[in-house]
Amino acid sequence: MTKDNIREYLIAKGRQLVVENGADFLTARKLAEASGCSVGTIYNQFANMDNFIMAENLQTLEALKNHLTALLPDSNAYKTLNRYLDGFVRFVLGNKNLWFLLYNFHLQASMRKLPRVYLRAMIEVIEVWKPAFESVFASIRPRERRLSMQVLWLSLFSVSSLLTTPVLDGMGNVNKKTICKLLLNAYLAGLTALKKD
Amino acid sequence: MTKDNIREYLIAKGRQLVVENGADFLTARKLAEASGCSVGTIYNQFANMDNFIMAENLQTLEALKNHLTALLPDSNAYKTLNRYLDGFVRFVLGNKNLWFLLYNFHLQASMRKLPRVYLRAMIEVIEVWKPAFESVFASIRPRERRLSMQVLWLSLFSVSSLLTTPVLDGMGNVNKKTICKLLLNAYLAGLTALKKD
DNA sequence: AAAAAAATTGAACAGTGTTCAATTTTATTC
DNA sequence: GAATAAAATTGAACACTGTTCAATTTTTTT
Repeated sequence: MTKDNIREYLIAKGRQLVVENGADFLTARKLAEASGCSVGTIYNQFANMDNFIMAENLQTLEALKNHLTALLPDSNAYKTLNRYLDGFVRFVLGNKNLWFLLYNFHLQASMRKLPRVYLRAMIEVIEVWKPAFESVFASIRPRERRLSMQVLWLSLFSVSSLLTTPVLDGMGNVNKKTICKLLLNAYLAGLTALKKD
Repeated sequence: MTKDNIREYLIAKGRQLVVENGADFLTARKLAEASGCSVGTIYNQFANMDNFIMAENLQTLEALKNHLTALLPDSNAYKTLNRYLDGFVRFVLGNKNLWFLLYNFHLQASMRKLPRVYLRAMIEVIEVWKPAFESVFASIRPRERRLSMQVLWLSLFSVSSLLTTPVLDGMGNVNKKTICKLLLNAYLAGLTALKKD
């Protein structure tokens, strides 16, 4: 832990804490102890814990983007979208605690404005889906297509918050991936059907 | 505040605090002060603050159910569903702080099991939609119809969490009701289209 | 009026995030 | 290399959480 990469070190340690012990475990003191420094050092690197969590989330978003980008597009754009969905659900379920940290932050930061760099990272994740989506709905007007795309992402993003909790357990044996698959394909089929009218 | 309705009184005061000052404002001490009692009294009525918040949410769910039940079904089941959607979005946007308290609780209660009475209240909200939904998709097998219905509710419910925050502000001028309307109708149209195959 | 039961209190405990004067470490200058 | 200046680190302290529980007050019963 040399001084020029304390930030990276803290973020890595923080990620480890979240992955191993859950998002609640990420507190200033526990992070300090795990990192072998004092709370003051953390506050020297980050204005506050919210900023730290944002830095953590930025890495999570980057990881998700890379995870999606690595998937090969199919010749069929529909299949490509399903592949992205698959990758997305896999990522969320495989990184439950980190994703909970991220979504929870979005909800908690209710009154504040999120900084540009953060919104940018979100957008970049959506951009991965964009070509395939545009290919499927090439005939729709750009304005509507943009909205349709946003709604698709928002619904998958928000539903993903439920995937990290046992809220769904109260609704019988619902398979989490099945939920997302149905949501995606019904939505896509619906857009296709609606545009013909 | 007589002793047999302290619970109701506390819940009412708590709701007032949340409505006027946001969900964060609801703490044991502030609730005690606003109610003219000590923290101990609150803990005499509720095992912990989580249970208090649950009692608060139960009332919110009941209010939502009543709000939806009061809406008149249209002869066209599609229109009925859109009417429910309208009522739902109106309720969420008109009770942002209370809805935030509710959704946030669902997310925070990640590891615990929610009690039956609470799940029941959730289910009763969904039940309102059920007849109209079944009317539209009478030809689908019950098993699939049940899943389709669940996914519809889950997506609307989860998207509603975003309606209580400014997360959407980063995505340009997206109208919140438009998002939900598109989501509902594309989804419904999609189910209709898919069942024909 | 006395005794028993029940409800209320609020100081105290273990946690949060956050601050900042004092200390230690590092870099610079002579 | 020693003395000085700058920068980074520390951790006790502050204000806030949820929660507990012995002591007090109130209510009910006898």
